[in-house]
Amino acid sequence: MYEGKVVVSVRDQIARKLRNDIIDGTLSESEKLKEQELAQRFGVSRGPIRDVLLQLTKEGLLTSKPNCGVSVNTALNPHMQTLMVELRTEIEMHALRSSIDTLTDKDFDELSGCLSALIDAFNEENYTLVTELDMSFHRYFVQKAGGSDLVNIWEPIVYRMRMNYRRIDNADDCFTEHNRILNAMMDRDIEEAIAALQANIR
Amino acid sequence: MYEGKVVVSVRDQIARKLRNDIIDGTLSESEKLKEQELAQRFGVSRGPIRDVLLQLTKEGLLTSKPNCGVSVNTALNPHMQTLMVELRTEIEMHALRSSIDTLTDKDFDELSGCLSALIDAFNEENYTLVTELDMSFHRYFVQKAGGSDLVNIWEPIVYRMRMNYRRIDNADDCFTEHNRILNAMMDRDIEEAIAALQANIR
DNA sequence: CTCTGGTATATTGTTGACAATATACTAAAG
DNA sequence: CTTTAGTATATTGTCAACAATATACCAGAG
Repeated sequence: MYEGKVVVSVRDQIARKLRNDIIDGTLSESEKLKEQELAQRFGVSRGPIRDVLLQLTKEGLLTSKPNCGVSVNTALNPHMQTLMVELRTEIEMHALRSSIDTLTDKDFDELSGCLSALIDAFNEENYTLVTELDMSFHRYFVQKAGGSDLVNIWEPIVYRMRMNYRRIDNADDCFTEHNRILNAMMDRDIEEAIAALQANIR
Repeated sequence: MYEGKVVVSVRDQIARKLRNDIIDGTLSESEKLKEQELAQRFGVSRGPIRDVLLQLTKEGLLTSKPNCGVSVNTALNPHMQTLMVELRTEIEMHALRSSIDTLTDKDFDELSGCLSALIDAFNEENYTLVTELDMSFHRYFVQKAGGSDLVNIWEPIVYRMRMNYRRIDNADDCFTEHNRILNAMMDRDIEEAIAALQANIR
């Protein structure tokens, strides 16, 4: 069973929920978020809510106007989306290259477990979770290669990309693509891994 | 006279000061920052300070351990620094390409004003300000091309790079390099502009 | 009817007190 | 002497009240 982090702070849980609401469209574009409202909804005071909103603003999911509050950011224009794909690909290619020889069996177990959790989420039609696990898979080797330094750069790019295509079209494709990446990693075949990666990121 | 933003919130001023302290080495590597201490120093309560610390953490200048506070992040290893240079170059090249034909005389005035402020800062040996103005110059056309979406991705990369080389070696070089970029922009010569940019980012 | 000015309301920004957690120190047991 | 348990302190996390600011509404002048 894939667990992710073992303990999560209240702040992280709220941040995660809001991220998902934004990415899956529960919160519509340009919608204004009121601190009081969110505080009541999550049963905490405005303090932690403010922290979360600031965080998501830095991630690009929200935009903030001083003294006016925050609202859901609009999707990227096609031009910008293309750039984000390029940047993300460059980061992950780098991460693959610099980590592929250091990955252990334990790493492969983690990644493999992540993918089976992804299938389960598909079968339960829990597409929000699918999106999260998709990111977890990629984040794993980004973290492995560049630590939190690299993850900090990578995450906002991916969150921002995710706002654009909110629907997952095909369950099989998603799993097959990721499995191809994982297999190439286990074979230590960097060329194939990168090819698989480029087929997956779009 | 180059002004930058006309009004800045208390939070932004504190953030700016702390960023500079980190980048110029006033705050040494791995140094722990205590909220109470900073609150007293800046004459505000802990609330705004927490906001700033969270912000700088997202920017990669600080690292945070839950319930343990934040400390100054360590400089990037050479491998990662190379990647950051690549990413930054890719972003700014894109920004140049997509903005070069839309720049107006007003934009050139801004950029030019930014550079003369940079010289002044050099002559006053205010290297912290030099660093800020250097970033302002680049940020201007990044903003122009990709708006805050792109700036949000670009900024953490540059802040993180800046932690590595804290000293400015040569005043003339810095000005000459930027002036070459600006002149190429005014000539709408994209090839030359990119060449100048690549000579500047390193 | 449109525009301006002012007032009422709602929302964010800030503060100091309190709670929960981690760190540093001390003393006792092995 | 080293290790461990317990306690005291320091620091972060949370909260609710207050201040400052922006928004929405309404009335009156032109």
